[in-house]
Amino acid sequence: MSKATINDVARIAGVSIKTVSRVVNRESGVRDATREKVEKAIAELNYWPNQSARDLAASRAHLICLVYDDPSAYQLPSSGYVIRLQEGVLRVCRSHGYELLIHPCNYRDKQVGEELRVLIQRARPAGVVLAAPLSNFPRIVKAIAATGTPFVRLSPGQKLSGQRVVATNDREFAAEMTRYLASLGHKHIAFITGHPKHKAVSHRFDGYRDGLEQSGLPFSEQLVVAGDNSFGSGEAAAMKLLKRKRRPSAIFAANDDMAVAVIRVAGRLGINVPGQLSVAGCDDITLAEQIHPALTTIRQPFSTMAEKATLMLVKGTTESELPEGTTVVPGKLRIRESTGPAP
Amino acid sequence: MSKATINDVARIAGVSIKTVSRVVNRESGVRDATREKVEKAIAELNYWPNQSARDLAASRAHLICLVYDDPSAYQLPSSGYVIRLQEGVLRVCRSHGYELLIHPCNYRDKQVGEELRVLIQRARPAGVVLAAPLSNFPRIVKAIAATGTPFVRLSPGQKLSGQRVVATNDREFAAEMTRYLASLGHKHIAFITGHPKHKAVSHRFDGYRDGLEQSGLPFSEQLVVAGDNSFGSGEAAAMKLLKRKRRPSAIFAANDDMAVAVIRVAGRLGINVPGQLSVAGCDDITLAEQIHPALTTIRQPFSTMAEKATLMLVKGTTESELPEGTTVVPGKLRIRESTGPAP
DNA sequence: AAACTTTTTGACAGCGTTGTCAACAATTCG
DNA sequence: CGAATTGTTGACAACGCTGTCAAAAAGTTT
Repeated sequence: MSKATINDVARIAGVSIKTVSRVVNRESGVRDATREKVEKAIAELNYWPNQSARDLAASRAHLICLVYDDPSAYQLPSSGYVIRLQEGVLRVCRSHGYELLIHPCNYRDKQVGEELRVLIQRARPAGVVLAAPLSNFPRIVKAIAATGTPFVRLSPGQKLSGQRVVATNDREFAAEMTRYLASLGHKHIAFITGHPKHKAVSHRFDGYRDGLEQSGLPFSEQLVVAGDNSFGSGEAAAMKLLKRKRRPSAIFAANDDMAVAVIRVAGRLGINVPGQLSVAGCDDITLAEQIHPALTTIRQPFSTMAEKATLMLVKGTTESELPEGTTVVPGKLRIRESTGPAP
Repeated sequence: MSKATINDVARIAGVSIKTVSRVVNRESGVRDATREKVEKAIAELNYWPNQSARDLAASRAHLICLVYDDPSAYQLPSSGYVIRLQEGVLRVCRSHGYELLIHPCNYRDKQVGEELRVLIQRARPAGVVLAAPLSNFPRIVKAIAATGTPFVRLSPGQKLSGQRVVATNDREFAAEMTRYLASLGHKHIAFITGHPKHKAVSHRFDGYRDGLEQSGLPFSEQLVVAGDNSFGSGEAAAMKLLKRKRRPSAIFAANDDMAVAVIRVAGRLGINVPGQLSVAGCDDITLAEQIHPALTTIRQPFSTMAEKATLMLVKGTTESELPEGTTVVPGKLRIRESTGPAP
């Protein structure tokens, strides 16, 4: 285990510790010859700066904090979401010398604001990435904003001015999916809405309407059923839609959990997917590819979004200059087996 | 945002900073009256110690590092595993004032030893939790051991002396599952083995043999097919077993991915599960509960294992006194729909 | 009450780095 | 060539805390 300090390097290289510090931090104003001497000494001693010391001296930690809704708190099968977020943040952390501190929390807990305040005060991260649906709660956003630590919100429903946001184009891709279904010849495309608190998901409903209009299809209240993002609500909605005398030939659900539920219900009712019914979802959860028929959906760029957000928080990137505003990362249509020509 | 330092607290409380430090660190030898004064001042100023400073002064970081195989590197559907590990470590971190630093890595990468050395040198964590299957690779274990940082291995195949290990009772629970299947009247219980490099999984084969013996059933090479933990290998193994003239009435797979594959293949072949074939797995992945019929399996105590391991690394616990040895956390049989009486 | 022991407290020196600012060296200009 | 300018380097004081060790206070014993 290396115990070399900056002093050792300075001694070996025959320069002052400050010069070593400059080289390590890639500051300008060091003569090439000097830089080389120092780099040689660093390599020789296998020196690596002590993070605690630099953080103390610079009064900032080389840490990015990712805050998300704890999936284990509700047995959600959405761990894929968390993993993808972590991936994105990690990519940037790795390349910029930051570490990732993860903090799942439960938004139902009244203490969560306080909890985050304490977290930030303790860890003093360089920035916080706040994932949806947490990014929708004013209580939580305010708590973080109050600490003065830079933060970026992921897919919040409403954009507050003066804050940085990375979002996806929910409305546009929902329209795209709707147009795709229409292009298959479907005339009766039903929609299962998401949880009203989850704003990004509700934008998809607007997109659905856009898509209908763009395809010259009429909108009908009859074809819309409310869901709340859960598998159970998807089942209930599917029952409602599929037991009708004149059932829709396609069902577009605001998220994959509900879409999977629709496929399950269709199976129980003996309705063939995609032969008699096309089903589409949103998110591209892991399960989407594993079920049969594999679900047509929209891959959310979670990992890329997290990456962009982290770049905004990391020192020395062009992204970190952005004072505020929204960056949009587009979702991607994934056509699989659950959709087909209208019967 | 609080900017109070230990000096402020000391001034307000009318004591020295060292006494404040003692109170904050719960050291003994502080009079109750003094402690109260200090606590009052701390509350009043909303003081929280600066982690970088205490880590620097104490030359140890309040950080636990969780190192695991990067599921995204192979599109494994095993993100549930990672999430559960994180949960366990986080529980202990939260309660003991540590933070969790996650480090997924790819064991196929030759550089991984070096990568971990750098990570540890940079972050200087209080300890490292090394998850399976990484915990099986001597190259990786050695790299971590060389840094001198305390670490605990999770479910390694072989136990090295002088190291701390938290494992589950793979052999015992595999025997239990086998006995359970036997108790349902199955006489021909097939087994699909796991990846030979994944030692913990191979112990399950021994357990299978134990279980047969304990149930008075003969062991037959005919009933054993090799798999490698992947869904694909499970499909291949299932085909081999189910196309036989005299096919087994139960198939026990060394992991859930393969068990799910068996169910899928049975479905394609028109074999009813559990009516004509019972299928059991190991691990209790998220998917196990989501498929139909829901998979009978053994829930691995990943979260509890990670918790125990972390406790060994955290200062001030009885667990951290353990110099070496293995702690066993038992798995739990989850009987669902994929197993039933022998036809 | 003196002498000792034990408990509680504080002074002070680091921990390994960065920021500030002044000093020095090299380069350019009149 | 000296002066002015620009580029490079180093001395030193933080940063906020913990460890060491000695001093002070409190408790015990004779």
